[in-house]
Amino acid sequence: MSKGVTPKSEDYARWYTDVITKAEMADYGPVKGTMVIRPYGFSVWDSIKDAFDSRFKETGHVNAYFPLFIPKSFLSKEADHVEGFAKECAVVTHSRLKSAADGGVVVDPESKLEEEVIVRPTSETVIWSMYKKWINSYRDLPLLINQWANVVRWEMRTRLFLRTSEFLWQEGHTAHASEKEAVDETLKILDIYKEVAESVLAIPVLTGLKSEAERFAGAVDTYCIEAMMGDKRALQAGTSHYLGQNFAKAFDVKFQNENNREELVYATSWGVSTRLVGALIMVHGDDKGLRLPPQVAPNQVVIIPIIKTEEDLKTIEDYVIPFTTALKNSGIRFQIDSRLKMSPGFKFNEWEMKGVPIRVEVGPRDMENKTLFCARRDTGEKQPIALDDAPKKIETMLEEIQSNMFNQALQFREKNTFNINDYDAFKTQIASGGFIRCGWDGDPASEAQIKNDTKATIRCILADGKTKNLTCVYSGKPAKHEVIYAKAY
RNA sequence: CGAGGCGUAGCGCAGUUUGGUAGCGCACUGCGUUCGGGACGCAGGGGUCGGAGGUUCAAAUCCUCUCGCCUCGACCA
Repeated sequence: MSKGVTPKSEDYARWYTDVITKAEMADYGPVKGTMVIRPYGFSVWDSIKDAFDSRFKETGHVNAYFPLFIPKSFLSKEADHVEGFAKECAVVTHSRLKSAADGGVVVDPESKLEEEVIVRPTSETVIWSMYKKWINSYRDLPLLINQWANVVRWEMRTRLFLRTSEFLWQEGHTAHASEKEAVDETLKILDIYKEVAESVLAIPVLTGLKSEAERFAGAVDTYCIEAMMGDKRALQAGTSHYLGQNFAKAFDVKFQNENNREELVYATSWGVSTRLVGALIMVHGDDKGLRLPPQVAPNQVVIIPIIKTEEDLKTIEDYVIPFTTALKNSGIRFQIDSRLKMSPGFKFNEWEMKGVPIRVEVGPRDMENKTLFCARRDTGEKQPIALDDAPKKIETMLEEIQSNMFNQALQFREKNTFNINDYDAFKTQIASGGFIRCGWDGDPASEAQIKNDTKATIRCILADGKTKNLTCVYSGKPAKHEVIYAKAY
């Protein structure tokens, strides 16, 4: 293994996989397209998960678990839904293997299943088949269920965290008595997504509606949070769907309202996935490796003793006890890297690769001066701090790093977002990347033509878009929406 | 499925043209010296050269077949 990572500027895709493997976030699984999330990466995912989970619970949602296997027939109940997922489903056709003549194993043809089952690519269908049993009256509504699970989508092209055959996510599935309530729910979740992305992951996101072409298969409206990655491409970081009565119709889920009349249930579904870990890497990482926002960093502080012998280590450990005790009391996650065989320089580089927000060096010089030597991962700034103030300073610094990383990402996005209303200028700009904010006449044909010409798609129809005096960048007709166009992952 | 490329130690590669004891760097193990930005020395361990068949005194190297992977397209987002 070579020392550093491929520079971002040289080959962004290689930089990305280098960072992931060298920071020990993840590794390739034995089956093509699969990924092993290693402990360090999983710890980041755990933090992300906790941030969402607590907010879901605060807003009245409960967790449950639905089966991995779905009857094949379920997928055909909603026409758009099948269209969207049928081509990437893993199908279980047999239940047994048997020994083969060559010493290996083969599928036992006698174990062929009567009814084949699919491995869930998403759970709307199983969940709605159950909701049919559980919902009878308006008193059973709203039903606000979330599940944390794995799903399988048999993609041809995969990339660690961004698109893998199997991934982890949360999927919320709610049922409501009225359209308004369901739409409100859809937007409430969108808000949570934005809040967590920005305040926890330090990733600025745009929110808005998807165009029909980009909409979730089976949804009436798909809302999204959309982020700009370090190569100026867009990544859909989360989606919240208003499903209308589509799934209620498909699974015949009706309730009796207060007037004793039967009505179809209104639905939402929403999800974020381990893809967010990929976003975190691409938004914040640099040529030294990962940069993790303090809120999701497995270690917020790493302490590196500068030592010659095992006795030196003991002395330093004693010296930092007041400091580490204070960190512990304020709930700051830290680690003392006391490995004797590695040189300090090696450790500096390793922890920088792993994105630890603050490195604290402690050596003889510090003990003499009653200081600690402190280095920030986000800015590279280094300074000695007095041992007595250290815990407070560190706490403040972590907050600064968190907001600084958000601001850096925001500035990057702003700098690479362009208001354009001329199609030639559009094409030139798209070729060199970035987000383009422009008018759209609302015609799927103009969207399709732009995609064909440039590979750019509408990332979102801006919720706060202004269409006054705005014309469609393609047709020149009056714009129906203000949208963001970009090339996406 | 189309076009190109690659399979040799955990990883990255050389060796194949012209057949002759399977190598290098990193990683790993042990000992010693180092330690405030990727330390160094010495000594080690690890391979049926993707697989099968053939040619030959002799095959990583030549021939035939086969399997797998990667990149670009197609597909997907």
